[in-house]
Amino acid sequence: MLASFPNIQLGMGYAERMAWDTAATRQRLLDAGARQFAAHGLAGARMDAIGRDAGVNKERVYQYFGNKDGLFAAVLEDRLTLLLQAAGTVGNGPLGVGAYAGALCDHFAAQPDLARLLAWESLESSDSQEREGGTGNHSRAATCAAQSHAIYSALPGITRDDATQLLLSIVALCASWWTLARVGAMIAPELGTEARRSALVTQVTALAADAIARTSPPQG
Amino acid sequence: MLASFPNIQLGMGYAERMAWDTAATRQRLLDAGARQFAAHGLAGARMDAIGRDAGVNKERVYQYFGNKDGLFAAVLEDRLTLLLQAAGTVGNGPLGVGAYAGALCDHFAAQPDLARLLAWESLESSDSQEREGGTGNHSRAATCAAQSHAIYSALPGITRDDATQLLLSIVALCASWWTLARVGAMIAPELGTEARRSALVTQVTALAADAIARTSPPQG
DNA sequence: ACAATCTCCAAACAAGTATTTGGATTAAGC
DNA sequence: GCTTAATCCAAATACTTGTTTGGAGATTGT
Repeated sequence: MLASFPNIQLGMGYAERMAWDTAATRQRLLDAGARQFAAHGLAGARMDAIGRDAGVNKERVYQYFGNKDGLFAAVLEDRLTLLLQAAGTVGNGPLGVGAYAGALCDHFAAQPDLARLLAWESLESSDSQEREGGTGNHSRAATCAAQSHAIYSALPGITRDDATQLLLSIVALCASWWTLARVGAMIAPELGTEARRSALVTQVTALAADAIARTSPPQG
Repeated sequence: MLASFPNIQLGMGYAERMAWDTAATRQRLLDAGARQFAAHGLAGARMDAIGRDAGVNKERVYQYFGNKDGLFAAVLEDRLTLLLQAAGTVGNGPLGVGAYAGALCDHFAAQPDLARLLAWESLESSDSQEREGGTGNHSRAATCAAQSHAIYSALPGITRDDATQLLLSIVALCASWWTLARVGAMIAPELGTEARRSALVTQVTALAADAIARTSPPQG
């Protein structure tokens, strides 16, 4: 019967017409994971609920992502990559980077789940970091490293490592900006939200200029 | 043998000389709970670890606080009350309230555990809120209500409810201020931390002035 | 000194939860 | 068509973890 095929949909192409659409199942799990982890965090989310939310059996998580941590990392990478790409291309020079940060803020505001996800990760990763002793291997850092090419090419003379570090900082700043904006909105609508956004943009612009100056010091 | 009495200490008064010092045990649990909840959150903290951290059996939690949630609420109330009182007295008028917010920021910066605790609570309470349907009964709100008398008496003509709401806002603002300050410190030491602190002080001052104006509108 | 009460802990308990297994159904190769 | 491999689910498993129990030692009152 048809109820056995939750993945099947109308109007699909060749690959999608298969009764077993593994890509769709994987994506369902990523979406459900994003929702559940954003709502309850890594420790609070339940595999049971994730499976139900995705409309598939929870066992699928282990087939596709190994375990709970693996799904969490995959969700974070997926959503963060999407965000960084959705923020658009990075214009040349520090001003371009600043504008990029502003666009990121807007996307954070429009997509509260992602901000929550990063907030959970901030708390939980700094937790596991000291437990493992070594440098935390968050997928946030890995994703920023993978997506730093845009900033790298926007700032002539910058190191690739510095570009990654800058992107990581921008994400952290924008995430906490969103938190502050949300508090402000709770107190009074539009209470300095716009002003704070532009302040963040100028600050990131300065950061970008700083990164260039630090990497390629004025010779002579 | 003496090892059976973890609570015993030297140089104690009458009540403290008892072999069973229930007040000390209770405080040990509060301290351990503050550490563990700040590190791992409500869902991530383990009763086992809390007991070990406190140097007493985990069963004590149930005797003193009912259950895990009860301990969490008690910890939050204890620490937040301590913070609000440690920030000192509130000077008269909006300026006094602004200065009070500045002092709060300093205490947050000096005591990172409390900021983490509030961050966990923000995420986890907004989670349970929608699960229970009703208005979240966080102990944060209750504590602020209990401690709002200082602000209430500093702003002539303000409602008690408005004073509570203002204090709640100040705490939220200071907590997210601390997060932002920490990110800034990670990027570059003292990167605008001072400027951001004074910006928050002026903003809270404006909030306080607003609260007065809202409660007692200019007649005539 | 004796009984009643309180404080505490080690071990047991029960509920919850991540992970695995066995098998049913479907797709692909020959 | 038949075999082989892939996908999926329901139920079982293994383990974690919040909570309770039973009893030992300490205190208080008489």
